[in-house]
Amino acid sequence: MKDVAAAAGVGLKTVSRVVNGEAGVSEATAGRVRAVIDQLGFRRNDGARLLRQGARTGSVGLLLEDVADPFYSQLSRAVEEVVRAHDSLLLTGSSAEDSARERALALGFCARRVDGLIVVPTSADHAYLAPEAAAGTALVSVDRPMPGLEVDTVLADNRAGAVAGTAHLLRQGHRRIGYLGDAPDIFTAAERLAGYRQAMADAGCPVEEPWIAMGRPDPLGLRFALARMLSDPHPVTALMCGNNRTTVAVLRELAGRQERPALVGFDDFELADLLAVPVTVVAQDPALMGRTAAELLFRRLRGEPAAPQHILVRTRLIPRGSGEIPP
Amino acid sequence: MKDVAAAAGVGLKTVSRVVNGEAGVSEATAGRVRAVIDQLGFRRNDGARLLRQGARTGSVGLLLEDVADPFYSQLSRAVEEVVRAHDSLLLTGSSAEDSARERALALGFCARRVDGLIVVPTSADHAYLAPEAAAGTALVSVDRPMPGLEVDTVLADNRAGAVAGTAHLLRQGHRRIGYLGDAPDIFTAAERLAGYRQAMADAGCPVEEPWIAMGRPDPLGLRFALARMLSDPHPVTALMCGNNRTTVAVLRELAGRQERPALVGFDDFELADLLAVPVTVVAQDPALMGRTAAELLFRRLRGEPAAPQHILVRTRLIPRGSGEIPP
DNA sequence: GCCAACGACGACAACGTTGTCCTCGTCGTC
DNA sequence: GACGACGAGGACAACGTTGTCGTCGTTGGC
Repeated sequence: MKDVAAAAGVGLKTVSRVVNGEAGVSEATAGRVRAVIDQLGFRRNDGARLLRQGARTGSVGLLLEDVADPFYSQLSRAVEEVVRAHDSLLLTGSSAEDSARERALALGFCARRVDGLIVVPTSADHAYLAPEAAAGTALVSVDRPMPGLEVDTVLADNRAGAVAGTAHLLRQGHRRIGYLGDAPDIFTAAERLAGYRQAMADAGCPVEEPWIAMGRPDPLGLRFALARMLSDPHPVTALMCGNNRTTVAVLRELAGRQERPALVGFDDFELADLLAVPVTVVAQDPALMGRTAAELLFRRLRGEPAAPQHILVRTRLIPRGSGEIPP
Repeated sequence: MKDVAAAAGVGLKTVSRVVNGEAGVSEATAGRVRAVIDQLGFRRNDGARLLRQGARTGSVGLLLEDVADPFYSQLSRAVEEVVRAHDSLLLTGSSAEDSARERALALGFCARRVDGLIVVPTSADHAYLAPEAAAGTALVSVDRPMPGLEVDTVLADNRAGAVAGTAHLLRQGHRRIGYLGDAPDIFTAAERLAGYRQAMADAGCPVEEPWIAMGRPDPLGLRFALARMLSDPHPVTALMCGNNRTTVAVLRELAGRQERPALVGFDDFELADLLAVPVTVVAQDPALMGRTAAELLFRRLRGEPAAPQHILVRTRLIPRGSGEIPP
């Protein structure tokens, strides 16, 4: 900027005025300054600008498990749209379900003075974010609650969804229903498992522990779990899958086996309706969740709601075939 | 920081030293300062730090068409991993194929003084980035070249891939092959169409213009295009699809029709192998492309390669069934 | 012809850090 | 006991902006 001012033969403040389109500069001077700016390729340094103004930085951080997971990538896109509508920029980070990594990313974002943070929190304690919240950083938790901190939260009705999915299988006459879920320390995994148990209990259907397999959805683990559930002298006749990753991995394993149990998956996924046996799912609306979370964040930045909001997004059972196979 | 210094009864520089773990502070003083920092919830302002140091900001911008597209979300994730390995943060933006929007995002990122920019460029001229490049911002173009600027570029061998896919259908005996691609101003769409034409020409197979439909993959447009190609008195017997969005949309349309043409898709996609008729594809490796682009960017930041690099990532034909249907 | 009002512009401080350089006190050595 | 060396810590400027306020010249009104 100094160079521009010198080259145009004006003061620093005049360049600033031109750059920001402020009044008080004659058209002649402004034109001269603009010419020099173009020629020198000058760009305002927003870092310095924000430092001086002490205002919002116009940036928001998004922390989730994995951008490559379709559920999160849709959520991510919805967040981005809202952020863009508010003329803000988006910083993204994948925690890979590692709380240390999440923490490092979150603090890194905050050191950059993001206006707010939208987080899909790991199960670890998040009290370390209390100072940021106190400093005015808007925090929104999405998909899961944030342990150790009271913040705006957007959740799906995981339990009701799992109940609906399991009940659907029970209605087809299944009594021996397996449950394959994500690692049990993940909030949604625990909630959905609880929903499954509740539906089974409501139906007076005892659950045998070998029917339940919880853990990160890796092919080998799922192969063993399925072998155990399906090769048993009393095999399960239906499966409930805890999330889209698990459902897809299970479908892939089942393709290599003879058994064709009924199946309901939590989370909708692309092409679920075009498979040989279309997959019945309990659908979430990741875009709605992302949009809601982002809007909550900007409302919070406007200082609107006093107390932290808790929003529940409904799930929806979509029968497609795989859940309608009788035992 | 002033508050911390005052509360701890030390000078500003001492707080700075403690925060940055510099030597020259007694353990007693350091402990006192740390206690005050914890109590006040002080966090260093990286904006000011970077301003003072004039160094790199440790942040990278990623601009692509749509984070929710599985191709880009995988690419995105790979970029993120490399960025994280270099202790940098990632700003993400979706251009939605709108060059004005891309430009606004790019300039916004640059105003934040990102160290570099990884871009999936729209077809518009990108000369506006020349000043940024001159100012030392590393630029990498991925998936498509950047019109109007010579930068490091990572491309798939689109043409060879399309040739391979089309030739595969020709080998099955197809002569009347339709091509459904993205908007023709998109580099990859044009290249792949050229590959299709080339393979057809090489086989001495004349192409009739009604067999070709180029445009954003919207269901209605594709429905008409397919109706035209398949209901013709001389219908096409096979289809080549230009990208994953188109392939999926076409599969969905075909599910509502009687005809079962052979089909090869450009881009692999999840569950392609589990469909009723598994889909033969020309697979790209989006993660490799993202990783390569990001590594190129950091090499450039280290000042390594003199001239802009151009890297070609190979595609791979994966026969699965849908392409092996004879006419 | 004088003065007020106004428009155009610049000087300067401040935002929150850190690099440089300086001061001050203590300790060891001869 | 004097002196040098060294460790701890502080004062100050600077990074690139912008808000505040002041200056200067011109114009219009009476």
